[in-house]
Amino acid sequence: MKFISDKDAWDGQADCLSCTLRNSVLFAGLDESDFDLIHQPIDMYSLPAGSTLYRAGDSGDRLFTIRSGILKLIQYLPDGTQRIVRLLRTTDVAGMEALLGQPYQHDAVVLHPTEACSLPVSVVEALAQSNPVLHKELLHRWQKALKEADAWLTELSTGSAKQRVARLLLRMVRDEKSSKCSLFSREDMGAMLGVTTETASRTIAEFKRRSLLVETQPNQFLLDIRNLEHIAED
Amino acid sequence: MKFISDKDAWDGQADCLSCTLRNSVLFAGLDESDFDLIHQPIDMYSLPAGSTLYRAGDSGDRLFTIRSGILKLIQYLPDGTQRIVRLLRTTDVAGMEALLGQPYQHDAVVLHPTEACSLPVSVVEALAQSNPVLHKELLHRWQKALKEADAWLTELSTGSAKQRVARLLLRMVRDEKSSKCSLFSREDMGAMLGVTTETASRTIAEFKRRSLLVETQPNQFLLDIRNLEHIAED
DNA sequence: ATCAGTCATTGAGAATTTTCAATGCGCCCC
DNA sequence: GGGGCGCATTGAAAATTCTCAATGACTGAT
Repeated sequence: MKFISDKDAWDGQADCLSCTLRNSVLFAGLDESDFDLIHQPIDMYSLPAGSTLYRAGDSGDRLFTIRSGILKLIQYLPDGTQRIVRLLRTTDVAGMEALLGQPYQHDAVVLHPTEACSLPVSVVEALAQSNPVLHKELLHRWQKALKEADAWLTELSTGSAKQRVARLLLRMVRDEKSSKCSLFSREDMGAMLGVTTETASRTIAEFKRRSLLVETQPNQFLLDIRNLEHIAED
Repeated sequence: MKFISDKDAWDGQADCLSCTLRNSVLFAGLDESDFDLIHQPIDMYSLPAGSTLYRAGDSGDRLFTIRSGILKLIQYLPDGTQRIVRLLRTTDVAGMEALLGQPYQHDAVVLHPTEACSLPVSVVEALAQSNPVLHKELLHRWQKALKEADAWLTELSTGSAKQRVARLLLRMVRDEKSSKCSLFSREDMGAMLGVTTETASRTIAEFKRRSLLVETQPNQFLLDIRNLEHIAED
């Protein structure tokens, strides 16, 4: 298991002003003068699949902006079962609870290779105080996370396994130009949908046989959106 | 279906300064001078079980502080299935999305008779701008809702029906002095747990037979916490 | 008091999902 | 090239849950 403290994950200091995501990221509302308030370096990391950004219970002193890739947020039940409660992707912010002085609520584990920027809490606090736009942006981020959590309940934890898998697949390609996507391990899919690994596997296998999924390259799939929607809804 | 616009629901204007919940409510951080900024009346409502506070999609111009009672937040799937995604109780805030100019995300329906105060968005915005404590409090509220949503995923939508019911029951009496609680309709329990009404009913009935639940008065139950915990975990 | 309506409970068979076990496939390492 | 992994897939029986239907208990209205 790799942690971001590993030397090899570190990818240099970020230059927020010239960030390619400048307009969509948490700091979107800031202007040049605001950046003068950043008195601590903002580090960038490149994280390979399987590495852990932070763990539940860790006392958090920074948040993370996801530049690319996909992360899973995991929670555990007392008996050890794990449940994936959300996915984070480009422009999402991880670990916002740190802003409130709370320990991280989840394990954050990399699914697809990820680039992330680490924002010290003190930096975000300083900026938020001087810049109401950032403050509002934080509210929006929280609201977005909450909306997502609600959607996971209604869409991904309700109905038959087939419906849930179909909805997860559709969710993967929403806002994408093409219907191409790469899937997660069956174990992860199960943990997202509240079903066993085998059920996830059987369902995906069946979808393949029915040509609802076509594997163009290893782990690259094309979705038959129309028919998947049909399964998802009824 | 009663709406809060009904005359009979209105319960007078709130006097926030002398509110009995003054210290635990959204406005906890305000002091007397802040209240001068309130240029619109804050109304109080008494809502009977079954009434609707707001509906998903309504354009919201106010939030609500729950003084007592219990509300459910409902979301619908395209096929009409409904899922309860959260419960709100004393000191919780409903409809925070209105602050961001978004329509309400859920139907908010009263389960146990409820007293609520209606806070116009403009009032909260004005106060939040002048008072950083309130602003921080808003962040905390959002975080709390998110934590709750995650818990519903891991605790109430994972595992067997017996486990889920047990966890819901335990959740009802957490932070209570006694293990006494009143239950919801089986239909609502099913919608919270992602199981059918019948399964909810069978499970509760079985728990009663096993004396994990004792009905002291009509719809008043005592829980055998120890043994319910055993079921919940394993 | 009766009746209709609502909700909880129960039954029984069907369908789905889990469980446990086995097999197959691709990949990396030596 | 031949093991080992790790993961996906599949099988088959067991367990759970759903579905559909019926029955009971209670309440409020007439």
